[in-house]
Amino acid sequence: MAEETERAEAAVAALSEAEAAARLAELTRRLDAANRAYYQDDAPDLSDADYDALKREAAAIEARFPHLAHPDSPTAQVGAAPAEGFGKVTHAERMLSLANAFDAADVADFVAGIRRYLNLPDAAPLAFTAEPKIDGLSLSLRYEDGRLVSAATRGDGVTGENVTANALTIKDIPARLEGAPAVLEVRGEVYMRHADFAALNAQQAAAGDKTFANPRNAAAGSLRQLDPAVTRARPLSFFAYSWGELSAPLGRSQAEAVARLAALGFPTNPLTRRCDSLDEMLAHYAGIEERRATLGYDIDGVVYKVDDLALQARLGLRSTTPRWAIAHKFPAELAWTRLEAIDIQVGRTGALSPVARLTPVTVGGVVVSNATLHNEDYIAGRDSRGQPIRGGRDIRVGDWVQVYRAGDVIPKIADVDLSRRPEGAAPFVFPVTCPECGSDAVREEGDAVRRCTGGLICPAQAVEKLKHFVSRQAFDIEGLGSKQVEAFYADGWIREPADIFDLERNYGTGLRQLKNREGWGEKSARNLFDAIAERRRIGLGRLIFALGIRHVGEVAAADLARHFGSWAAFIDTVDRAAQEPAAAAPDVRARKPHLADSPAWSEITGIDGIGEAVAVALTTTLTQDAERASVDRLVAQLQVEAPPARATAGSPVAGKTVVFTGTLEKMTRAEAKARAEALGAKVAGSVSAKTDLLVAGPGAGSKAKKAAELGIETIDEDGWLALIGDG
DNA sequence: GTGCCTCGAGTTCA
DNA sequence: CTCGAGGCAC
Repeated sequence: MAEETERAEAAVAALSEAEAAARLAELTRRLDAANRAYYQDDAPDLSDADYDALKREAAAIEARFPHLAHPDSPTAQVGAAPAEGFGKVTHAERMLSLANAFDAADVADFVAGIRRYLNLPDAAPLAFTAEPKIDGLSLSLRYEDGRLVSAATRGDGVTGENVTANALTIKDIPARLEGAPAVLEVRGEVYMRHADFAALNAQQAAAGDKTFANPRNAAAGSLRQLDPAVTRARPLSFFAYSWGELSAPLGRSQAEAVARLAALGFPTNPLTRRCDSLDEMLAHYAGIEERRATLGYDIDGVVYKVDDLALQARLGLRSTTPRWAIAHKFPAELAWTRLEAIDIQVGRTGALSPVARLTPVTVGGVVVSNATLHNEDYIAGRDSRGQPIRGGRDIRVGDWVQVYRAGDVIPKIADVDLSRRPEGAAPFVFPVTCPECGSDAVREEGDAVRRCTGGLICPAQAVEKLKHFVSRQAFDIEGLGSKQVEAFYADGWIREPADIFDLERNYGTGLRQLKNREGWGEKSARNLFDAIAERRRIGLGRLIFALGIRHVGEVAAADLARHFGSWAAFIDTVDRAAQEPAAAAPDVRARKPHLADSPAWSEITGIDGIGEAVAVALTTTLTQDAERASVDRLVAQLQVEAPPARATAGSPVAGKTVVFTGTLEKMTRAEAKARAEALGAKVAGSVSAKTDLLVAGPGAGSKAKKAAELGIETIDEDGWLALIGDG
C-alpha cells in the first residue's frame, strides 16, 4: 500500500494547482458515482482496487493542496471505515418542530390566530396546504451546485447528526440534481413502508436478529447505522416537504415550491392539497384519515401550512415552531390495563411526582409499563383550577385505566373504568412527608405540586441536583453521567458539586483509588480526571444554570450571565438585593411595588425575562448558609468565563430599545416586535430615557411627543423597514 | 385583569 | 412532549 501511495503522491507532485483542482473534481465525480453504484444500486461498477486507487489519488491531492479539500469529499465520507459515532452538522437554518392541534376547534383557532396576526379580515382569501404527516424521522439534505454534500438528522433543531453516507443509500434521495439552485437544503421525512417493514422483520427473525416494534423505529434504527452497508440493505423511503437554506427561491407558494422539489426528482406526497377554507382543510383531514389504513405507510396526522410564502415570512417563527404551520394529530391510540401501584418520585426541586406502575400493555407499537400521573390533583380527578377532568373520576390502585402516549411519546392515563373498580379500592392518599427522607412535604398556596422541605438533607434531592449539575447543558462532564453520580453519591465520594473537582485529589492516589473501583481502570480514571479538569473553565451562564436554582433554567441563566458579565458582579448584586427590605418580605405577592425600588433588587428584576419569582429564588437560595458555602467552595475551584456577546451584534438595531407607536400599515404590531427582537433589539411599550428609537406611524400621540421632548430619534414605518433592510 | 408566549421541570422507552 | 406558571403586553 505504501508503495501505491507514494506513486499517487509522485503523480500529484507534478501538477499545478489548477490542474490539481480539475483532477480532484473529476476524481470526486467518479468516486461519487461509484459510491452511488455500490451503496445504493448494489451494483459496483469499479473494482475495489480501481476504487482504492482513485481514492488514494484524491487523498494525495487533498494532502498537497489542503484548501481544495471539501469537508464532504468522498475521501472523508462514503466508503470510509465506520466511525465511532456520527459527526455533528450545524443546520444553516434551524429545523423546527410543529405546534399541534388535537381537534377542529384547535385548527379553527390556528386559522383565526393567523388572520389576527396578519390583520386579515374574515372575508380576505387565505389559502393553506394540507398534507399527511409522515411518521418517520426528519432529514435535512444539503445540495451545493447540485451535489448532495450533507444529510443531517434534526437533532435538537440546531445541530444534528451527519448521516450523509447512509442517506446516499436511500433510493428516493438523489445524489445529484439538475437545474437546482446553487445552495439548496431539502427537508423531508425518512420512513419505512409497511410492506418493507414486514419483509425486514421477517428477514431479521429468520437471521435470529432482533425485530423492530414499528416502522418508525425500524427507519430510525436503519438510518443511524454506523456502517452504511447495513443501511443500504434496509428499505427506506423519503418524502420531501420543506426546505432550509436556499440561494434562490423555489416558488412563491408552498404548493409551487413543493412542485419544484418534485420536478427536481424528490418524491413528494400525492395527498398534498391546496385548501381555500377551514372547511376544506377539515374535509381533507377527514379524507386522509379515512384512507389511513390503505396508504401503505404510517402517518400520524395532517400538516397545514400557509400557502403564500410571503405571508409565511411575515408570520415568522416562535421559539421552536413556525407560526404559519400546525400539525392536526389523529386521535391517539388507546389501551386498557391495570394500575398496579402508584410510586412517588422526588425531583431536584423536591417536587413529589406520582408515577403509575402498570401491567405492561402495548400502545401504539410500544410496550408501556409506567405512566406519569403529574400531581395529586390529577389523581383526584381535578386540574390545577379545581375543574373536573375525566368527569371528576379519581384514580385508585387496582383500577382499570386507559393509557395513551401523548405526542406519541409520553404515556398518560386518559380514563378510568369505574365499573371494574375492585371492591374496597380506597382513594389514593398523597403522602405529606417525603418518601425518601421523611421531611415534611408541603404544598404552597396556588402551587400544583407538593415539595419535600428536606433540601440537601434529602438524598433524592441531592442526587438529582448533582445529576442536573453534570447534565449536558450544565457542566457536561464526559464520563460522569447520572449512573456514575448515583454510585459516587452512594459511596459518599461526591456529596455536592465542589466534591467533583476534589475527586482526583481525594481518590487519585492513596488507599481508595478510583481506578480500583469496579468497572474502572487506570485509563478510564485518567480520562475522567482529565474531563473534570477541562471543565474548571466554565461559562458564567452554564455555571448559574448548573446551580439548579428554582425558576432559573438555561435561558434565565444566560440572561443573567449576559447582564452581569462576571460571577463577582452577579453574586454581589444578589447579596445586596437580599439585604434590601423588599426582598426580606417572606411572601412575594404581598410585597408592595414601591418597596421594590431599591437599586440591586430592581437591577435584577429589570432584566428582560427576569421577574420577582426569579429574584426571590436567587436571593433566598444563594444567601442560605449551607447552600452558599457549597457554592463558594465550588466557585473557588473554577475559572469563570464571561459570556460572549450576542450573536445579533452585527444588526443595525442590536441592543437598541425600540418603541412602536401609532398605526402600522405594512405589518401588525406583533410582527414588528418579533422582527425587531429577531434582530437583537428590545421592544418596549412606552418611551423612556432608555429608549433609543421610536417608530411612529400615523396617529402617534403622546409617545411621539415624549420622544421629541427627550430628543429620541423618531422614524416612520418606511424608515424602519429601510433601516432593517426590508424595504 | 386577561391572554399570549416562553420557560422550567417533570415525564417514557428504545 | 406536556403542564403549570412566570413575565409581559394590552
